[in-house]
Order: sequence, then C-alpha cells, then structure tokens
Amino acid sequence: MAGQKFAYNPHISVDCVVFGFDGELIKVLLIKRKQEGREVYALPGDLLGVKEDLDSAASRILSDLTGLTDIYLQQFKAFGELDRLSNPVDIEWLSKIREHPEERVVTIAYYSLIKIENLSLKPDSFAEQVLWQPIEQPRPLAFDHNRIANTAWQKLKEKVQNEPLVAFSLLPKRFTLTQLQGLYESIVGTKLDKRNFRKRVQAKKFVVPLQEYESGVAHKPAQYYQFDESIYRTEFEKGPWFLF
Amino acid sequence: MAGQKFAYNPHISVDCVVFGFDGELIKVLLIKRKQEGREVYALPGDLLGVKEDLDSAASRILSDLTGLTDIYLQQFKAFGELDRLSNPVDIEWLSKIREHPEERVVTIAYYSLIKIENLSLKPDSFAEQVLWQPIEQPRPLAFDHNRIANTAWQKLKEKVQNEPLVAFSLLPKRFTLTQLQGLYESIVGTKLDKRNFRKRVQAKKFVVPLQEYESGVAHKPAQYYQFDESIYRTEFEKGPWFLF
DNA sequence: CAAAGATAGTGTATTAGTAACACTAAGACT
DNA sequence: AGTCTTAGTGTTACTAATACACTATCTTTG
Repeated sequence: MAGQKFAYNPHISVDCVVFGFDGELIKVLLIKRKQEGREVYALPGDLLGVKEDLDSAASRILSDLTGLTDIYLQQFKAFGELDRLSNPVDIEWLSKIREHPEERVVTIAYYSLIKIENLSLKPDSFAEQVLWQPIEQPRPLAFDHNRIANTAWQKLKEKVQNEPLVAFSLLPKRFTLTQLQGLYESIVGTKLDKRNFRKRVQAKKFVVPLQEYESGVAHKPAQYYQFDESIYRTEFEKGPWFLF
Repeated sequence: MAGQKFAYNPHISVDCVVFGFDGELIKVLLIKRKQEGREVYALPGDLLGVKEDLDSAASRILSDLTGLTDIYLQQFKAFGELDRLSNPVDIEWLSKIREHPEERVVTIAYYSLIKIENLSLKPDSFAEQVLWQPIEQPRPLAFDHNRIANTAWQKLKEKVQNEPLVAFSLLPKRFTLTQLQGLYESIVGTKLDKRNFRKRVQAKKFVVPLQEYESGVAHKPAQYYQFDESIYRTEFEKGPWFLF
C-alpha cells in the first residue's frame, strides 16, 4: 500500500463473511465475478500482504469493498484443507490471476457485521459487483466458500449467545423493539413472545429508550431505542457463569 | 513422514496448547529447549507440511510428542502479528533452524484436552523434554506463546459453557463427583456448592453411576461415574437457547 | 480396639426466573 | 367514522437456582 508495489504472501489469504440485517432477513455480502458469460459468486477476500497483519488485511478488504472502516470484525477459523480447490471453474480462474494456481492456500476467515443502511449510499457501480444473499437461501459459491459461510453463521449464532453485544452491530443506531426482536428471531430461528422479549430487554439498562418515535407509518408509531455500549461493558464485567 | 523428504511451508505453522487436569490443577504442556545454558519454554508446534492439512499437522505434533492419537483437538485462532518475534533470544533460535528467520510466520493455534493419566506411562526421557505448568502460575514462554496460551484458556472456558462435553476429555474414564466438581471449579475459578452441584449432575443422564467405589482411601469411599457420549448427544440435539 | 480424622453423601425451604397468554392504543387510509 | 395495522402492556403458574448442616464410612493412630 502507500503507492509502492504490494508484495503478497502466496500461501495465505483472508476471506470475509459480511452479515447484514435489512429489518427482515439476515444476508451475506457476495461479490460477482464474470467468467465466460457465467457469473460466479464468492466471498470477498484477498491474499495476505507480506508486511500486513491478519486483522489489517481483513479491514483492507472490507474498506476497499464498502468504503466503511471501523466495522465489527471477528476472526473465526482458518481453512487449510488440501482440496479447497476442487471445482474446475475455480482452477481455471486461479490460473489467470495467480502464479502458482495449484498450490494450497490457507485462508483465515473473518465474519463481519455491518449496518446495512450505511451501505445504501454507495454508487451504482457498487450494486453491479455485489449481492446481498439471504442466509436461509444459500447459493453455490466458489472454492469452499459455502463451507466458510456456513461456519461463520454457526459461529455468529454461538457468539450472540454469550455476547449479545454483537447483535447491535447489525442494527441502525436507533431501532425499535420490533426490529430488535426480529433480528433475534432470525438468529435463533424461532418466534419469540413479544411481551416476554420486551420485559427482558427493558431489564437490560444498556438498551435505552429515546424520546423519538416512528412517523408516517400506518399504525401506532413505535418508540426508538439505542444501545449504550459503556453501560453494557460495566454490566458484563460481573459476567455470570452457567454450568450445563 | 512416510520416509520421503518432508517439505514445509515456510510461512505457516501450527501450535498446540495441551491442557491436562491432575485432579487438582489444570496444567499446560510445555516443551523445554536448551539454549546456551538457559532453558527456554515453548508450546509444542511445527511448520505446516506443504501436503498437510491443518488438523493433520496438529495431530502429528501431538502424537510425535505424546504418542497419543485420537485426542480432543480444537482449532481456535490464527496469530499473524508482524512482531510475533520480538525477543532476541527467539530470533537467535530461529536463525539456527530456519532458512528465513526474519520472515513473519502465521501460526494456526489449537487447544487440546488430554487425560493426564494416559501420559504417565511414557519413558523418562519424555519427562526431560516436557513440563506440566499450572495454568494459574504462568511462566515466560518463547515468541508470543504466552498470548496464545492465554487465549486458549479463555476459549476453553467459553467452550465449556456451551458444550460441557469437553470437560470430560480431561477426566479419567471413571471419576468421582468430587473430581468432576474440582475440575469445574478450576475452570470457573470459584467454589461451588457440593449439594447443588451433585443435584445438577445427577439430573444429567449422561453422567452414569457405576457400581464401583474407591478403595484404600482414609475416608468413606466415593462412587465412580462415567460419561456416556451417546446419551449426551441425543440430549443436546434439542439444545436450549438463551437470550442474554 | 476406640477414638480421631477425613471426605462422601444427602433434603428442604426460599427466592428468582421463565413461560404462557389477550386485550387496548395510536396513527394512516378510505 | 370505521377499518386496518402494528405498538404496547400485567398477571399467574411453573420451573430452576440458591443457601444451608448433619450423618456415613473408611483409615490411621495411640
């Protein structure tokens, strides 16, 4: 970076599984690659720079793609199977862009949570290159990217159990309790009881109500809430511990 | 392996944090390296073979070291900081064993749980090379291995919360409830109430009592229990989900 | 061989948390 | 004015978690 030639480590890459929530569905950001008329979809990723941190590489990939910095990033697994490249279409693709396409590359995978709204401002050209794919409707991806995306989804679900903090990275700065509940329902995969949900949320001091309400909706307007990270942190330092 | 020359990938290594429980303390397996009269301790690890899986490399490292196969292994994080090698002693060591000692190596770290009893049968020479270090009394390690070991310990604690299964990998095949409680106390770092603990354990059908008892102890002999993995699996498929 | 020492093993009452359940409120649209 | 749509609110029954103290059984020792 910084203008000079950027040297890559030929055996290590970083891939990112970017999650977003549009108010209804959880989606994954894919990039489109045109190859002989066909479209192939893949996770955003790149080789690791020789003088580059793993975390920096993940940030670089995401900010190149979305223009966003300062987003939630979590490394979750390295994938190094010898047969990561089994599909002939992938091999053909690599032979165009890599010096040693046959060599095994170990990829360090990250998942990332972004507020989908922040992205809607991007230029149209952006919409040509990328796609938000709902997590429950997977589509075939390049390399072992389906496996990586599925693992990311599992890990995210586990994470939310222990650190519900992360869920808020998927919501806009201010949100309604209905949105929050919808997000949780997407993650746990079941419907939750509205009253019990709200009771629990309101017991958590880090979800703070604002004196602002929806407008222009054809029903009673909902109150907005926001997440207070500092209250959250002090609450969770005295973290509980469950056995079984 | 297999007699022929073993080619290494120069930029990727695998390190293992091996945990054991001696009935009282949780310990980590370290290897000793003699360097100019000084002893330097490190986690067991090695470069990754060019034709080797990540998981296979971890298994190889552990079976070379302990003779054990079929042990619990969990990949938990890749470490790729540019300054992983800051200590002059480490640099000197690498200059002896590596062709390009100055190049950054990304290490894929695993933690592993073994039944310490299985290891007591090893030849004495083994005891010369390795050391069981209690987790609460860390000692300075080579490279960034202290960081790796600490992260492993954190991840293990998290894991036990969601999958208490893993704790049983640290216990002998048959164990007393006092041993099990001691193990949990080591992991959570607090004392637990004996009666409540036993009530909870006995509610879990996968901890099955045997008609066998301690002998030769200077007190009432304790009953032995064992872990039934198949009961465990069927129980946990209908896994619960906690919000907050 | 009696007493002391050591750890195993057991039950109950209180409190806290979780789960199930149905109606009224407010705004938009016609 | 009436209908549609989602927001918002409490109580009760049930289940799980906590706090707490004594008896049982074996070994060792005087």
